[in-house]
Amino acid sequence: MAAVRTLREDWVEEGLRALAAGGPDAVRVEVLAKRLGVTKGGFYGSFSGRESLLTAMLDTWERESTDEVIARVEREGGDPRARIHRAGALTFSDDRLRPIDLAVRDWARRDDAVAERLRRVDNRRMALLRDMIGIFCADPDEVEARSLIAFCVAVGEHFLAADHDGRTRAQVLARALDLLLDHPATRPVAGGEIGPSGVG
Amino acid sequence: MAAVRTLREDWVEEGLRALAAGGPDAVRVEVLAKRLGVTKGGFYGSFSGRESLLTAMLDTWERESTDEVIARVEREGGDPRARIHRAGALTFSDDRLRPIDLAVRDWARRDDAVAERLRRVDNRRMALLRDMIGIFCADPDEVEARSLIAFCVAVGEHFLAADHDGRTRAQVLARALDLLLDHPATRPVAGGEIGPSGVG
DNA sequence: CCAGGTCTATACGGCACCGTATATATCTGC
DNA sequence: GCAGATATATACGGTGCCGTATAGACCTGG
Repeated sequence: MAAVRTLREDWVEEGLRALAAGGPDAVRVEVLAKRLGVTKGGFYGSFSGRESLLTAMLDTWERESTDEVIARVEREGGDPRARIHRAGALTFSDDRLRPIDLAVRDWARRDDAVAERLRRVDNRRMALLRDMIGIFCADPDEVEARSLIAFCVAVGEHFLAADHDGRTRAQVLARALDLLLDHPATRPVAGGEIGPSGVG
Repeated sequence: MAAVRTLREDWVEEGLRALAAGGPDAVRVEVLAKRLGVTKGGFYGSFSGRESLLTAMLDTWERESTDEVIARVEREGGDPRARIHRAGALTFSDDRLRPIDLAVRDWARRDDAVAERLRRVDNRRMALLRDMIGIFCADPDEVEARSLIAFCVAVGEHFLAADHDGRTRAQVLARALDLLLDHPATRPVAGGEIGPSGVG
């Protein structure tokens, strides 16, 4: 029993790839089958239908985006700045997770069930941000504001197409991270150094 | 000649509605026709095909998102903060433009021609932000960073599903706007007041 | 009233996809 | 090797959509 069972994950994985590349409408059973070098014959053995695959894909995404990412960040430790940076990098730089994440965000605008899942994921990420920013920032309202800003930058950056004169996007992001993570109580005046290599 | 010609705009308008609600894949000729209370018979009189409609839709969006918005912001004037607020509100609060804008942003991740249009639009918006933030911030690198952050918040906010404890999203955004627009040179230390009602 | 363009309904061929059915291959434990 | 589960290829009917063709309705200038 439970025999091979290796294929169900393959469909989910290929589905996530399609989602990342073309949104939920691009997740088509026959297309995935062709891409897997297979016909759709066996698909309906693992899934009751297309909707069932989409649900399984979201299950996988939700698990990978919360427990696994958070576990890694917590496990590897480091100072707040390094942890924020790593938490961002784990989803917003990862070539596998990032496009899925962005696709899910757009999807959530049109599907309440997806929005609910995204809410769960985002609440856990915001909790992480609050903890880290709270280390050097006392005012809870300001912690919340900075956390939201940081999150919006990490996400929104990928939905902007603007250029930055002579600068690269990474350079501007590094400076932005500085502004966000240097609390006035720590660095009373303007400037600040150029930080790590960017949010993502 | 040029006789009635009222219909082409109707197709574009209904197409933009479909784009806003379901992304580019939801822009289907026969669906729009039904929604317009018409069959698709006359569609191919105004457009060479579906692609042609999509192009016309993007033309309309690009014009409305740049010239018209910027013209209004420039015309109505006000202090930098008020103008930033209004510029954001004109696209990111408008119930018509906002969902189209967000849909185009996701679309641009998958289509180079759309990305190129978005780049033009975003560059004009960034120029606006730079001008306004530059009024109270001298360091060009910091102006760029703050502009990017503000833009990312305005866009990214709509792609986040997180809650904020007892606060509303608008309250947190108001505080975030405070942090972004209060330059250290102006307000040397922490706090800052709660600003206007939000970015969008 | 007539001739022109313009929008329209209807009908057709084609394609891509979904979900089902059926028969075959492959692996597992016995 | 055999029985049963599992994955597979193939084939079918149905649907939704695209683009084209055709003919009729309507409006406008002469």
